[in-house]
Amino acid sequence: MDDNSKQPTINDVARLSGVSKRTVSRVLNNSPKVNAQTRKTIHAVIKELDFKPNRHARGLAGKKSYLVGMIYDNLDALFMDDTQRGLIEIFSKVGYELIIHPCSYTSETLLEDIHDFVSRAQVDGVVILPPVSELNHLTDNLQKTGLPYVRIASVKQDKIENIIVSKDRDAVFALTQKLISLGHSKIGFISGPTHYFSSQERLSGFHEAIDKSGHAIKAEWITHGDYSFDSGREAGLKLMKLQDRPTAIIASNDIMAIGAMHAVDELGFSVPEDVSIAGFDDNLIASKVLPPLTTIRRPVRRMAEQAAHKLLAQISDEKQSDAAQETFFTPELIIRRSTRDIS
Amino acid sequence: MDDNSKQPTINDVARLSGVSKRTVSRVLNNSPKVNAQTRKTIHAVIKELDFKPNRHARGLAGKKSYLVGMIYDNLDALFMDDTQRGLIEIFSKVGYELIIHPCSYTSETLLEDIHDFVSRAQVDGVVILPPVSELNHLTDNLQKTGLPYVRIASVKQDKIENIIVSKDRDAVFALTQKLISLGHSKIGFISGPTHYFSSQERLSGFHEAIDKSGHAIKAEWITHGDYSFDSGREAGLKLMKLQDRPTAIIASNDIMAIGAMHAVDELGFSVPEDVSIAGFDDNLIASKVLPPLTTIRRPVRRMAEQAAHKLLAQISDEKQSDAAQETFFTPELIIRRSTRDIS
DNA sequence: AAAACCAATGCCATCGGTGGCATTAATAGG
DNA sequence: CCTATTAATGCCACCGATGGCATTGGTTTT
Repeated sequence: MDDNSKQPTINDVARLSGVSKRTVSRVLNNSPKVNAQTRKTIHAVIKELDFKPNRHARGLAGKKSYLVGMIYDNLDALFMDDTQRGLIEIFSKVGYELIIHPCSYTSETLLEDIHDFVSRAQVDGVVILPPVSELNHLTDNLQKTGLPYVRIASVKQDKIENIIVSKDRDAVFALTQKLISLGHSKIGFISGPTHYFSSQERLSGFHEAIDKSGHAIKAEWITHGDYSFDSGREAGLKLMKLQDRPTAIIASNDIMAIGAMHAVDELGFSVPEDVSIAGFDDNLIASKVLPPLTTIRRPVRRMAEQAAHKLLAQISDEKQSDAAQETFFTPELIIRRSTRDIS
Repeated sequence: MDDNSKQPTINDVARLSGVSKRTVSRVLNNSPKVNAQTRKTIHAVIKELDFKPNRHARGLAGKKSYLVGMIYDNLDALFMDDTQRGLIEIFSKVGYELIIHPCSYTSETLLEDIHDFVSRAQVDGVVILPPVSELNHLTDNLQKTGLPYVRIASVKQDKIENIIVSKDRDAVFALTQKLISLGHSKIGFISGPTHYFSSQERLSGFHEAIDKSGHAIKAEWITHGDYSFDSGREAGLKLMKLQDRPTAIIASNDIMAIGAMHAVDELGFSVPEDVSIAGFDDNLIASKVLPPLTTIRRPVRRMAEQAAHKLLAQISDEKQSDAAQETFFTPELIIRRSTRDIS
């Protein structure tokens, strides 16, 4: 009834190819020391039998498990999804599988939790997403165990082979300059949690642009939220109730920006007539709110693919130098109708 | 420098416990034939050494890989994310890891693609998300190979141990009845792709409620989209431009509902004054649009956890009957301000 | 008291690959 | 023509668990 023929093994391939299994193994691992003709024959037999090397046997005998982990505490399901797809795109091509490990950034047992994960799952390496990727004591720990890793972050704080960085600061700098060029000089900012580097970077970009422009910013225009809708709304209320209120507001993520839009609406003002609003992420929602939100989009997919390449480069000794190793990625400005020219 | 002590093996545990490794193996696999005292000692040593059985060795010697797959083509990152977390919550407790496999529902090579995945990754079973879960030829295929699977779907079309169903039809039925009770008799519907069971089910629920109410529905009030924002907008435009237009519109998902809201806005009408609108999913966006969207929420997390239990029940011979096996889940009505009473 | 049984445990082969080293064949050097 | 060198390949141990069967010691049956 069922597929009565078991999965073919390397022995089957060897027999049918008329060589020893050691030679087949060499072919599987792209060892250079195999005759071209032999290699061809073996490849043909492999295809013929639809032979797939047994992952467990390889893992046992060799050192690799052909499994990689993705560690995240996603605040943003879309970012996570895009990243997953980007990683898998690359990994699956070379026979690696992705094991995901959600965790809690704020958990006290995070380190043990992750350590547990890597030793249980026996992954060959891990890709770490923000904000977990910002935890230096985590990566110090990984380094001690010698586990290859790549972190995706918003600031370079590690060796080049271990990091992919999104230049959030530059992006917010550009966005702020853009608003200034539209005639805004009183710009408010809704920052994210202060302990996230990403938040700090975004805020720095804002400050830099303001400083460079020579405009003065009131302390009360800088507020803090926690990346949630409600915190954005509250910050928005606070800003719009000020005596001397800003003509534009930049939020550190889209969700807070939309919260602020709601606040504006509640107070009887409207966007962008009374105040321009911009966010960060280009969340699915951003283009669907009214008015559509001006925001910043990171090349998430490409970043993930590059992260995969970097991790593979660490894992396999073979050079795959073909993929030019990019490290820095500059997000793109997406101008929509939530911001307007008031000059 | 590095952790010079290798990972402990079963032999280390055996030696320190003063037993053979076969006995340790028995403890690891919860074999009943072990003296309570011996078991206790071994557990202590395992803990002491922080011993983790080598997944590859187990996979090679035994039949299980302790790896499960999740197959999806997510239309909805949030649904996917919630499901992932629900699955991992359960699987990680019993030492299983989750490998994800995104794929394209419409791909011609989907079957091969998935077959390839399971044989390469050597998973012990898979959980399949909609709409891929609706493909009967896929599951027929899996059944032939004997691979355990659980599908998450919106209609029961498989053996009870292989399926988790969300009663979308009942939910839309209830939503429609609710609108009728609010005085709506002219209700429009924006359906999803007709080849998805979920779409069909939702539309059926609508029809059933209408039929039961005795109201008549014009054919032109039933439109079709493809779950995208734009298709929702277009359907909305079409409905609102009708001579005899509906006073309420139900969309088969939130994204289309929000598209329809935009259409209403574009035509100078407003929600819910001129027309009530409801969606399906309780997408993150649903509560953040203006006005907040009335919608339907599936217990995604619980469904996923139950799917994990069902899969484990198939994989391991041991009964884990403790988890009462639920199969049917009824979504919840979330009434917000996008719908109003016109009676 | 011998036979039969059972619980608890041990011994050793085995799973399907890879690694190290030996071997063979072919080519180059003297 | 014989030896050194290199390319291609084979042999066999080994990775760390589990499975089948054997063994041990103690208890029950007859």
